Amino acid sequence: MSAQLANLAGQASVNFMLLPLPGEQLRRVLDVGEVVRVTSLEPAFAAGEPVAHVHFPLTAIFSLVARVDGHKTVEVATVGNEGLVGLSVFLGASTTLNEAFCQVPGESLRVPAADFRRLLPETPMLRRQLARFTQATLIQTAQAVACNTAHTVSKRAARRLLMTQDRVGKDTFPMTQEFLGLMLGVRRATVSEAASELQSGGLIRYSRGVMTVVDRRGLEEAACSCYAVVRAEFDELRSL
Amino acid sequence: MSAQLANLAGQASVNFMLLPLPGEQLRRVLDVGEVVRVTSLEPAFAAGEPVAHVHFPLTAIFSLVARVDGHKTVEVATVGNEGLVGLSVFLGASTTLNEAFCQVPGESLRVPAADFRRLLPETPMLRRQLARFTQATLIQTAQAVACNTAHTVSKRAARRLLMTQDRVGKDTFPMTQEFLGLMLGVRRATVSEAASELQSGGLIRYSRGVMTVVDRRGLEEAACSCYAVVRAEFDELRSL
DNA sequence: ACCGTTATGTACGTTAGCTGACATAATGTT
DNA sequence: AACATTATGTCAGCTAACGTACATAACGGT
Repeated sequence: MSAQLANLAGQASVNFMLLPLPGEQLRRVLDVGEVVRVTSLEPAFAAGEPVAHVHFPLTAIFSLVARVDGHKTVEVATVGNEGLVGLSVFLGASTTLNEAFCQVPGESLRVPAADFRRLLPETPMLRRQLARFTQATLIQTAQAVACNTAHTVSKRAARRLLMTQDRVGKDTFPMTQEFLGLMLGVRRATVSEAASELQSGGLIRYSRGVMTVVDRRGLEEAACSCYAVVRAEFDELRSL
Repeated sequence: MSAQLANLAGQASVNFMLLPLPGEQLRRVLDVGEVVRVTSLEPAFAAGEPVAHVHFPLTAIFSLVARVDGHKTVEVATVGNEGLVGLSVFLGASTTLNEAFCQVPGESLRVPAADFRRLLPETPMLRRQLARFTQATLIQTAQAVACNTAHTVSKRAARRLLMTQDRVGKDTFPMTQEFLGLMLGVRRATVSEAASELQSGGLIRYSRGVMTVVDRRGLEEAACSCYAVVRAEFDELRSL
């Protein structure tokens, strides 16, 4: 396993969609995939365009955003090594209305969409995993509908930071207020107020695009309940 | 086709997930399904509980809502005869975090979850259709995230009315301000202001739970662009 | 004809987040 | 050392929607 998914630096890394695959099925995926390094804000695909590749993130983290009225963006899902970027290909569509881009740079197993489509009929276990991931994504997105409608920016910001921390696995990671604003669908100035509130409460520390979670427990309390709901669903997914 | 799906009143009605099935596969679905009449606000299933049945709506319309903080609700998807209520069963989960209940009473083909699971491996065309519907639902929900974050209640109300009208196929249908408030995640009083604005503009007419779309074109202009985006996706789904 | 129930209208004070604008501070570049 | 660039802080005025509360109106049953 670790050998097959060794990343560019030679470190073992894992994607949970591929983890339970029998060796034969895993080999088929790896045969057509390529481990690539994705850089910050690099798009995986653009809205409306045919999807050229799907991504199984290894250390990279992607954001799926919806854009309204041409400019305003809101994140609809975050995808790390627990899932796949490009579900629409799995679901039989050739295009997608969401944009996906890299939130935290890192490595990702990139598979051409055509190869991926060809490979699906031969990999039942992968289909099963992806179906469960689709369900988790639906729940994540559904919760975001309610969360964005009901909760304050401060609570949502706390939740969003926890989501990223879960996926990077470290307490320090790249995050600017500008980016957080794009994710939450609010102005950067509003993020500034929410963030400095969290900072003065001793929950986080940040400077020029580097975010550190200081008091994880406290941040969980500052976040809305949506965090725990979605987290539970993804914990279950990872444990399958 | 019309014979197999004749509803309780003997009228032909159709569910687009079943429409393209070859006779053999359709028969298997109908063998285990039962056409039932669902009444207003009747739940298809509750959050967190095992899903006992899935529904292929015929003339009924269902709402999927997310609940936060125990009371506040927001709609995450509307499902009429273009889809299935109970996607989580299709996706391999036994429970769901969303609640689903009947928005517009009517008839629905109800299939026990266990039978549905058993039937899936034998009905590839149904799986294909449901995968496409899953994609459309993801897009609908993703758009709702952005819409609820970015748009005014008035525009969202207009959009929501159009969505229901599309599914009932008539310009008059049941809709109270209370219900609309639950869907939009806002107070009833806020809906009252938005609705009377739309009414005085000559776009709709309503009284005691009966809504009539008077100026369809005008209502489309009053709605946010999210309507057209989601509508296009579902038009494509129906035409497959 | 009456009355309880349900649907809708409205109003006042409050607040979160917006628009728009500008200020400060840290970093990299030359 | 000077400067451009990028990240962050802040402020004054505005608006949509909120919480709360109460009023009106239409319908259904007895």
